[in-house]
Amino acid sequence: MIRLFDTAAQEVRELRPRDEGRISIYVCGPTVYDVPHLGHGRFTLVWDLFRRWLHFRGFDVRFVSNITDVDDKIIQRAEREQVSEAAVATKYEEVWWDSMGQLGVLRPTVAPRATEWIDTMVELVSTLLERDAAYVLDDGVYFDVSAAPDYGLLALQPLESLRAGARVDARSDKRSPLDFALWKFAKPGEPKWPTPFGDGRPGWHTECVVMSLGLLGEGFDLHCGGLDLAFPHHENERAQAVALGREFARHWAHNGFVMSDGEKMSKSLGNFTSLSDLLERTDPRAYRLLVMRSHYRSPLDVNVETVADAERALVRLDIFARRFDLPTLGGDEPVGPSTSWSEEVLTFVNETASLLDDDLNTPAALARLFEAVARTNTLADQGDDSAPEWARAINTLFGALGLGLRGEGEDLDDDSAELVRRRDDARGRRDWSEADRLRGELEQRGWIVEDSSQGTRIRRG
RNA sequence: GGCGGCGUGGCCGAGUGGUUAGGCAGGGGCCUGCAAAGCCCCGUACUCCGGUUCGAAUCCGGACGCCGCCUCCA
Repeated sequence: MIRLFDTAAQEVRELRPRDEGRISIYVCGPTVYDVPHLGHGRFTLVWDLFRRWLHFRGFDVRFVSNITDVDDKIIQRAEREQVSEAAVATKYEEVWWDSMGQLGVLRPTVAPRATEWIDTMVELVSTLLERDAAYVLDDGVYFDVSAAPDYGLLALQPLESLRAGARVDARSDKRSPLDFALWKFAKPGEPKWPTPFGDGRPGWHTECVVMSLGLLGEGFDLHCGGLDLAFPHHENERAQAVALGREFARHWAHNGFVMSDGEKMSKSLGNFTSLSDLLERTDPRAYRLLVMRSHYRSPLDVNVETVADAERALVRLDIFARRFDLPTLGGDEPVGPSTSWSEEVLTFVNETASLLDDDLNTPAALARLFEAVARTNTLADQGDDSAPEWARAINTLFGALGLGLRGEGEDLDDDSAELVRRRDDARGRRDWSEADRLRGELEQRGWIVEDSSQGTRIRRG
């Protein structure tokens, strides 16, 4: 049984799939107007972890995540750079997938672009107009939030206080300050699609409704995103579905923010670090490990110290993988459960799994895994035959979470290999000063030298 | 102003009414020709003030501090 905090219910609830054994997930993807920042990295890692975990637990997961390729910010950027909107969108979508690849985030089952769904959006707006759930003003079509009786479900506060807090809008002719644009009429030079109610482009909240319902069907299982999307974005998506009498997401889940010096990292605050900057100077797996070390709903401080901390922990895991010659798992292929574990190992796997089943408690699961690493090293030191099986189980769980441990040795050049050979030779003769001198030479070349029962082993420092 | 969340050892970060979280860093030890790696031990933490309780870091109330949402935002 998988349990997950549901934003609408404000409690951890069992995830009850619409269809037995299958889980459909929609995650709001990026607007491709700029490079992704650490916050994008976190939400994609969090939901990738969850997706992989569901797969490991035997679910058939259909995972849809969109690309918003038509938006005010794309238009602004295109104007500023004197290029087409499509050029901006294409460029940053490429950057996006490149970063996702480096992070080891699985490709969505389907990754729809908003511009591919314009017709369906136009139909939706037309229907809302017919039902009087929407109305036309001179700059666009607006949704009337009173058409969604339980509007405010995800805002987690009374409608009245939302109205009171709503920004004073230039459009005082909206029926309610909470009403939002479904369709924006094009100004000269802006991208536009023809419709009966006026040429223009969709509002942001409309695309996700039609794409989620279109690709996952009514009553799909889970809608995810960053916490800042809960209101108004997800609220507004839901309102449209409700007004149409269509069943929307059964569960809502939101991840916490990435913080920078105690403040939310965001484009508008200008305090963001781009994902590429991090990936250039760090093993991408360190970010995944860092994300796993805090609960997905908590704020996460990503800075040089916390990243370095994660990198050091990762070194230890890689050394462990090398000791047991473990294969690297969890790349493009999600990991499934193994069937042949001893009772003892199976108990450990099940206990760790139950922590992940319960609201994706990755920090607690990691604690169990690190304990098991120490235990397995001890078993191996004692020459216990069960150590390799433990090591494989640990590797499988890390792989299931998309963290591939690297057990394979690094490529070493011929000269270094020769130094290793000569050092083993010297050690065989108990010529310690020569052995130490050769170790020094290897260290000069940036290797960390370790002795093992198989002789000299070296790894990159 | 309205609403919500958080405050854990040097740092990060789970958890729970009574029993070791874990990682990183630091100290000591074992092992090792010396190192490295590994293993073991250690600091005995829970913002403050009251209250409930045999017992609270964990429940309740208050104070202080921090953060978020209410506005584009992952």
